[in-house]
Amino acid sequence: LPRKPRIPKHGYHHGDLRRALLDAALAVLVEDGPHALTMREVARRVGVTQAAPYHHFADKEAILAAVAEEGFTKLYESMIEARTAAGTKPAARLRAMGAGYVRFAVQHPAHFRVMFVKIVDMTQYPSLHACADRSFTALLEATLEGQKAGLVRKGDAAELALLMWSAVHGLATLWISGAAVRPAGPVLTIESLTDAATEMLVRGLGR
Amino acid sequence: LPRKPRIPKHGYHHGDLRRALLDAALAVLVEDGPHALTMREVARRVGVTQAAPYHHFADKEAILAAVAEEGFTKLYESMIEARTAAGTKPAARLRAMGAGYVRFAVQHPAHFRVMFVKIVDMTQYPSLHACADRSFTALLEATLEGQKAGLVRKGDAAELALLMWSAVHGLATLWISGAAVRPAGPVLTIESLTDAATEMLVRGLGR
DNA sequence: ACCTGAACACCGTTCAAGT
DNA sequence: ACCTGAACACCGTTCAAGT
Repeated sequence: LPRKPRIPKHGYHHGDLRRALLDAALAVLVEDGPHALTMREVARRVGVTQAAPYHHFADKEAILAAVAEEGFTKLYESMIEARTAAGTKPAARLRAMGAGYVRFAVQHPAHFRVMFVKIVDMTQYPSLHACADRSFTALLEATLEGQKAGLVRKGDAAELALLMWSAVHGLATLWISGAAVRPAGPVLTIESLTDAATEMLVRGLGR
Repeated sequence: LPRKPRIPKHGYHHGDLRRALLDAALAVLVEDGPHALTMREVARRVGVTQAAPYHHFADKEAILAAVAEEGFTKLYESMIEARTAAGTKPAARLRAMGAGYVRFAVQHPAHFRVMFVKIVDMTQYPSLHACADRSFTALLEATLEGQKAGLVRKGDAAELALLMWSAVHGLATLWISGAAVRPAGPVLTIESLTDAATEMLVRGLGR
């Protein structure tokens, strides 16, 4: 395969190479998949030498961690946005957050996969860990809100929130992996599955 | 790093190189993680040239698919074993299958990860697809059994089974990724979480 | 039929040198 | 301060040649 021509040499003097590298990395993931993400390809897309990225990221995993971090921020926003749109009823708010989680994964599968599969050890990246934590905390808040409203049963809120997280995370993961597509029977849509999953949660975690 | 000495040259004439390659691949995954799994390392462990594996597997993904296939068989066995041990009550059987799923993942995380993250497109490997399908079918059977017993509500059994799969899959995934380990609050164990998750399922999918 | 030896293109990473 | 050019060790894969 012929190598694509790139940006003219020495023509790259915008001030934010780091930003450009992150955008290019995500573009590779979206367009060509995770196996195509190499440091050299990212550098190529931006028009710099293969060594240049190492002035902004320690190694390949570090750039993945940075992409993942932006993904967690978007995931958080997706959940909060859904909650806001859901109004004031606790059950609707709880269900909306779960739906927001699944919606983010389905709309941004490449981003979602980086967040949960490509990072070996999240504790190595404190700011990534903090971003992921913020999303979980949002689920925790929703659970506490549900408990206060008498919607969700008593018990360790962290455990209940983790059950909610598990259910929507599992659905999102199976769906975007294609494993959830059943050949026989009526066609399942992610929308109806999300509805059913959040309903199951409210019933299953209820008093 | 010095290269480890290997089996003496030309000393490898057992009849099943394919089997040896699969065992070595799993050993690498368990001992050193997915990033360490290379064709050359697998060949090195078995004591053959780097080209030898290509007489038994088309490419690197094919060997991963074969390892994943064996994993799905073990997953299936773990669920069936748990169901058998649970006796005859539908609720107990349903919960046991979910617990068997999580138990397999927790006891064999390397195997579990190959099954669900390393395979790009499962439809490329029909026998792998069939093995994965068998596990899902087992969950489907449990759901149908639950419906017959009046335990599980009416509705598309495939959808309900997928919700069950999602919940246990999400829990297993989050747990082995380490994301589920919360710093604050009481310590969560996978056993208590599995109990809570399967209880939530029975309640949430109940009539 | 199955394996070796050598090769090719590619990648992650480093580092002295340039501006 | 930031990037280049060149290098090193490594990997996936192929293929003619050996037994």
